[in-house]
Amino acid sequence: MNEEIAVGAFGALSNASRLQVLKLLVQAGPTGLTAGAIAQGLGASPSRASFHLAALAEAGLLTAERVSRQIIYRVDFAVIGAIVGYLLHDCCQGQVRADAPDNNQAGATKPAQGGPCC
Amino acid sequence: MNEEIAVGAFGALSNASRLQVLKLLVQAGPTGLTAGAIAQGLGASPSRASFHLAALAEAGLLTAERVSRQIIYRVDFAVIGAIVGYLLHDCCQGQVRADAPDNNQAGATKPAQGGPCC
DNA sequence: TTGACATTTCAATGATTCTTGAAGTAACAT
DNA sequence: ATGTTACTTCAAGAATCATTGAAATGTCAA
Repeated sequence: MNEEIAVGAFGALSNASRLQVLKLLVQAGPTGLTAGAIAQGLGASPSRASFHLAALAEAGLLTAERVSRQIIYRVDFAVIGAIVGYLLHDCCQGQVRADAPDNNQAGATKPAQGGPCC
Repeated sequence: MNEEIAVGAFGALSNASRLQVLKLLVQAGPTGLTAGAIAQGLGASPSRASFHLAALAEAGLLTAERVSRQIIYRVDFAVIGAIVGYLLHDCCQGQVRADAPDNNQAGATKPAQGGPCC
């Protein structure tokens, strides 16, 4: 993970439709979802969905697998973990701890030289 | 933290200059940095630095404090923690673990129903 | 081979974003 | 008041991104 890749990934995530695609694919789990199913779940035209899927795949966040006529997309959790790791450690030098679930209204700052982050 | 705020934050992070501003401010720690020092560290014109600082502050990633003639910017670690928490838990349902430091080339995926994330 | 289906690519348009330099605002010192 | 310093805002042009619908590609079934 380097800066260029991180910038691309953040760009891919900076769009509500694409964030929704990500959520749909996370919910779908390892089975993944076809492009058509994603377009439907998104309420978008096939070409618009394809555009957003291409942006996410280009950023490395998604994998695509052709199965017969359909193309199945899946989240690449490893890449997301790497991006979060980059933000936490390369950018913020470990001075940030990710909010716990259901505590997302205020972040828990770490006192600079605290214990392990994760 | 909601989707709209997260989209804005990712947009703010999707630019190499702004990522560099973030790194400079993390290095500076709680003391923060003046707009002029940031422009210098960035090798950018004052107006360009101001533009990027405004984008980061608009996204909530930075705080600004006027001290006499200068404006001191600081990272808001809490907001960054909230964004990471949103990505990890709201988007990815806890199925992702942030990469550890120095392990940023391949993400550590969690087997879906594994232990606590952080 | 013809037709149907699933998806992507292309072209055109409109909307944002980036960048630059000039002008404007705020705070202070003399 | 005047000048200086520190920043921001504005305006204009270039570049990038988003959206739409039409055309193209790849796959399968009859």
